[in-house]
Amino acid sequence: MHLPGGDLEQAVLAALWEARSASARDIHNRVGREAGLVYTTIAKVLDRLTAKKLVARELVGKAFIYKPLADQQVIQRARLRKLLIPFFGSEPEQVIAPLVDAVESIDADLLDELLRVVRDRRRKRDGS
Amino acid sequence: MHLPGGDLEQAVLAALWEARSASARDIHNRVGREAGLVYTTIAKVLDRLTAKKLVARELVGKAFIYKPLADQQVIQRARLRKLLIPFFGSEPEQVIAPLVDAVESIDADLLDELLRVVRDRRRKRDGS
DNA sequence: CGTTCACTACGACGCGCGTCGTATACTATC
DNA sequence: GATAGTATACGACGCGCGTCGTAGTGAACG
Repeated sequence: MHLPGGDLEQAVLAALWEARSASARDIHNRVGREAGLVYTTIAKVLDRLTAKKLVARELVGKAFIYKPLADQQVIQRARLRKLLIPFFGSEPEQVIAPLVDAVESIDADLLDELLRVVRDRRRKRDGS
Repeated sequence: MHLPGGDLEQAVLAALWEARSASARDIHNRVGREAGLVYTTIAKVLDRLTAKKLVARELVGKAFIYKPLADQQVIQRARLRKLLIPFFGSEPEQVIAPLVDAVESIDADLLDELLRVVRDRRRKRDGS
């Protein structure tokens, strides 16, 4: 299974997940314009996502309407896994601290959510 | 500040962090050979890491000895931050679950360490 | 002294992705 | 029907990185 390989593909796919369905122009207005990108850049990215079977499109009137094909949770998990694996090479424990640091630096409130989710997972693991 | 941008650069730098000091051939034996890579590939990566000022080298005899310049914790945190930011776009809470999933899928025991570190960080945050 | 071996220097190629430009088709409007 | 606008198709370029090959340089050893 293909994954979105870059930040822009990621952002475009994320916008599609949020909108559930959108035209190329919609996506450009949502994520492209504020980033200073031209319309065709977004269209090209949607082309590539279509080629990767991550989104599907349907001709409505004269424009295509794009819809995400892959499940957000599944893709995000796979992508995070792929990105994180190289970090856990020699000393896995050594990586957890910087990871939590990074999350905290993005938004300190996420620590609460993180704690909640980890507790939940551990309960599930030990409970079953 | 430059960061290691790819998996091989990351792996080579990690090997240097572990060894504290090594020649190109050492690194090749540690991470290159088992990956089926040729010696010059590792040498080239060390070149690029040197250009990025992430490692320094010193001529000892006829070969260079490489040493990491940047602090592992700092680099790892920055790199993780850079990788994670695109994930926390619209719905940050939505990302924590896949993140924990990914960590768990790499090694379930890491959840314990994760819980420990998060508790520690929260205590620090609320305590101060 | 010539050959062999180990090391470095560096250019080259492919690929993925971001990025844009241009060509082409189609629609609407006067 | 000519023109302007909008949409798609698609080729092209740059850059970072993985990957290798080759040339050059010096040491060691017969």
